[in-house]
Amino acid sequence: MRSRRKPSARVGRRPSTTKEGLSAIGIELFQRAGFDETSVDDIAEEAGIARRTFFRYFPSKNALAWGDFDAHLDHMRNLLAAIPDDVPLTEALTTAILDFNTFPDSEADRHRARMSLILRTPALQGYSSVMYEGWRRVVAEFTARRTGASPDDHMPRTCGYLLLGVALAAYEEWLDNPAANLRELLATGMQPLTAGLDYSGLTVAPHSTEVGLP
Amino acid sequence: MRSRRKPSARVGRRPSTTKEGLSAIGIELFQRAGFDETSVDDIAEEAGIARRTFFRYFPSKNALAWGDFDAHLDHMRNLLAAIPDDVPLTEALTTAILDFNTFPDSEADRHRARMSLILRTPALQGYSSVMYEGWRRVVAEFTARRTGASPDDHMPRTCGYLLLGVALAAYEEWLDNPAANLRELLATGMQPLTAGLDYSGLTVAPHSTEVGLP
DNA sequence: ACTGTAATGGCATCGGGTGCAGAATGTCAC
DNA sequence: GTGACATTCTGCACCCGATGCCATTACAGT
Repeated sequence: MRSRRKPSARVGRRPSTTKEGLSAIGIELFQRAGFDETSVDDIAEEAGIARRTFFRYFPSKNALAWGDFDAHLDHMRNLLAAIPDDVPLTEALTTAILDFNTFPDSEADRHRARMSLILRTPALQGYSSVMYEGWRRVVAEFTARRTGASPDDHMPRTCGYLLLGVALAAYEEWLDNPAANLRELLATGMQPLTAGLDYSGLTVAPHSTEVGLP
Repeated sequence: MRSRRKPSARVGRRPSTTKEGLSAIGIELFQRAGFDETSVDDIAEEAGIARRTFFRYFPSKNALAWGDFDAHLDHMRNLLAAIPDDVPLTEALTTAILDFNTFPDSEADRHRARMSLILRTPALQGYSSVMYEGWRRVVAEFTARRTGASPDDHMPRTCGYLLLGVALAAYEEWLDNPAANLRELLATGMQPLTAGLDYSGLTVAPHSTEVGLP
């Protein structure tokens, strides 16, 4: 065979839709009629695909609300990786969590709607906890690298949970209070950690000498 | 009618089993065959009741793993309420989270098994996040009372999330490492908060004067 | 037209969860 | 004992989310 597999990466039948398209339709319907009241059949019909096909795009009805979450995780990872090593740990984490949750005003409404759905629908709250695990791991891996520990060690893990807590608390407040500034809420939430993480014994890793403490 | 509603609080058919009994049977089966592999029919059959009856005792298969969670919440609430007002906030929280997770060695194995199930089964992880909400609220209410804020305010909410994070991280480590001491892990996890919560601007409530800072 | 490939779609099936009507089991008054 | 009443259990029909299997459709290259 002489084919270099170049001329066409497009062989075979083409997809009828995309993850993004389906997700948009789903969220739209969820907002109009509610999550529980909207069945997968409704979504599939609205999207013009078969019910069976829906489950080829998303593993579950729940997953629809999160869209392409892996892409977000990569983003967070990149934000952290881009921070110079001489920036103290908590400052780095604060910077990353702020940048990660920064978006143009034009997208504020859509983002708010999506997060409201995710954080306030019981079924989605449950599913989300599985998503958060990936997020916590990104934080844990960064912290571990900084302190010379393993991502599975107690302190990096705790950092993951703590940062997640700060983010979720901020989002709850932001949803309750439309006038609030998300970045300010995040910064405020980080304060107790800023003081604590740097000076507690936790940041002193087994074989590291005062990492991130200029 | 002369009946004082005293002689018998027991009128009508008596229940065939109890929440505790069902929960024990369920956890037993889950451990033997796995959560997903055990159907509600299996549990009902083992308990000698009808499938339909199972759902009268627990709202879902997931709920089985948690048993009587409301009782635990009351316990935590009482622990916090019993702490004198002159104990600093973080010290109070640390004491409560330690006491709450203290149990006789004889129950360590059962407790470990249950928590392993809850924290490692994806379906239960999800359901658990809904349970945690109640737990966070207990913490938030205590914090709010101490600082003169509302439980729905940002800082008490954040405290709820942070304490929950410390607890979950400690439990993960405890499950991974059987030799570890749960109380020590919790204490270690609280350290970054101890330093941070007391001295950050967060603890200064609108109309409180240095609460809990002797 | 033929072939290989990738995606769709229908179908049967399973398991969790609910609403409903009625049977079963208990107490009390007479 | 018998009837009235309360409470729980149970079987049945049904909805919905999810999965495995296999046929079907759409497209690219020869």
